[in-house]
Amino acid sequence: MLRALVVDDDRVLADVVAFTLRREGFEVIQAFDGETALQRWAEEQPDLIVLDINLPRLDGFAVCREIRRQSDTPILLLTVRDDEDDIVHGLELGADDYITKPFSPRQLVARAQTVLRRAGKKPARAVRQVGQLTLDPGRREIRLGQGEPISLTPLERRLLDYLMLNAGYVLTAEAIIEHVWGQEGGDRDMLRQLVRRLRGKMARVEDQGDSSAGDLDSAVSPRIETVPGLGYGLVVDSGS
Amino acid sequence: MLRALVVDDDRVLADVVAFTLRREGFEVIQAFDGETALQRWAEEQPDLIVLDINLPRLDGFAVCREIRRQSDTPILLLTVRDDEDDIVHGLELGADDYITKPFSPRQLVARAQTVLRRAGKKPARAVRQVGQLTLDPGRREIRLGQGEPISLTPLERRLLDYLMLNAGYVLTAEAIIEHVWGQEGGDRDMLRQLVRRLRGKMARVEDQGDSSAGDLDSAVSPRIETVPGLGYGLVVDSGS
DNA sequence: CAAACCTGTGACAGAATTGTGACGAAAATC
DNA sequence: GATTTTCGTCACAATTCTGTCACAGGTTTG
Repeated sequence: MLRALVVDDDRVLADVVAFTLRREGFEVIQAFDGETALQRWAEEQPDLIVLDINLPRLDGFAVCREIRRQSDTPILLLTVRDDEDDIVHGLELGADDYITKPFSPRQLVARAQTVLRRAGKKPARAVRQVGQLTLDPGRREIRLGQGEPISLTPLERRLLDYLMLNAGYVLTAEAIIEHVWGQEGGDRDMLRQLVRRLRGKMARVEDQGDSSAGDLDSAVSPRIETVPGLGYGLVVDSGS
Repeated sequence: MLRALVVDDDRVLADVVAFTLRREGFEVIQAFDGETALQRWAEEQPDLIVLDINLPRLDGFAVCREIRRQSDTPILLLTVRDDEDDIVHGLELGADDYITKPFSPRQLVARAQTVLRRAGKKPARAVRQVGQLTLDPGRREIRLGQGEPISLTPLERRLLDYLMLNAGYVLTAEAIIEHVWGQEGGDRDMLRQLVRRLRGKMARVEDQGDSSAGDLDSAVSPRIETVPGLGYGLVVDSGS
């Protein structure tokens, strides 16, 4: 899992950023001033840094410079609109990109992914794999082994992503619902439908990918298991 | 060790570029005006030239033309976004690729490496090719195989350029919008229209280029695929 | 055993997304 | 200054996605 360090003295904004990134699968670490930021950066070695310019104790530029001196961790600057100087200065110091406040969560995510992709981390291509099942989030499709890929809808992708992330564990319906639909809007009926549809596609993927290699791995196809009264989990039953 | 000549009258920016390239292992030579640039180029015979357009004493175009007259050293142009003319003109004069300011250090490195890699193989400039589809940014037109070229508008060119650069990958609508329109001003409606228009021209190009050579490559024509809920991608489906 | 509950299934319709065509303002071109 | 090109906006059609409902089978509970 990719980890991000969010540095902003405005706690509300920092929380928004953190929430947005977490929803995208990041593990988020926070810092509210420059010195702490450097410290946490050294401790945690995150994959991405979202950095505000105006910071107490040590401003964003200094933080940026110091980090750049030691590593090339991708840095995404938070700046106010219309401050060309800040942007240019920041980029000169080695920041990878910037985003102007106010920004939408979508913009933030897009920037983060762009920066990471350029850095070679390729989160967009960070395929998840469980058994022979592969999920390509950047393309939103699954495939089994070398079989034909089958595309997923946004909700299906989120569900499978979450299940694959916790493969082998059973997740409660509530947890899944909140992860897929967000704070509100979730419903057990909806989850049942979603599981149903995803199962259908996984079965189809299985048919297509299974033909070749009847040797050892062919049977390793994960499936969504129901645990009555609790929720669902992704299991890989090897043969039997 | 590869040597690069960085030409920019903005010393701060020149230093940033130099610093970035040095970190990548280049030996960097600098020049701050056009005449000095030509002189140092003649003396040093660098492997790569990073060239700003606005220069005192002799502008970037003149420098580019002069260098091209004598050699095919890779030239990477520094331009401001939104100045299509500069880009087109520069590429027509023989520059290999361009990068728009402000750019991140990583972008610069990526472009530099691409240009160098290309230079090692063929003398071609910044033509992008996917399947049988060719985009010549210098002329702002596309063609399929040997068919009649069809010209693109600036926005269409940017979109196709971006898609071809990431051929085979699906790009999110946000990422595309940001790349085509910049930080603000993008809109899903606008993107839909742009895709539509580009698709139209690609279809036209297909009609024209398809007539000859019905052998093997005739069917290899990329098309813009839409992934609902995500975005678009350029795919080359080889027959079937 | 029956009732209550949970889960899987299928059909369906509303919502959301995307494709298409037309129009007109703004910009480029002549 | 007139004409053409470019591009954003709107309205609407087609497609895809997703929530709702009803019902069937199975399990637990009283």
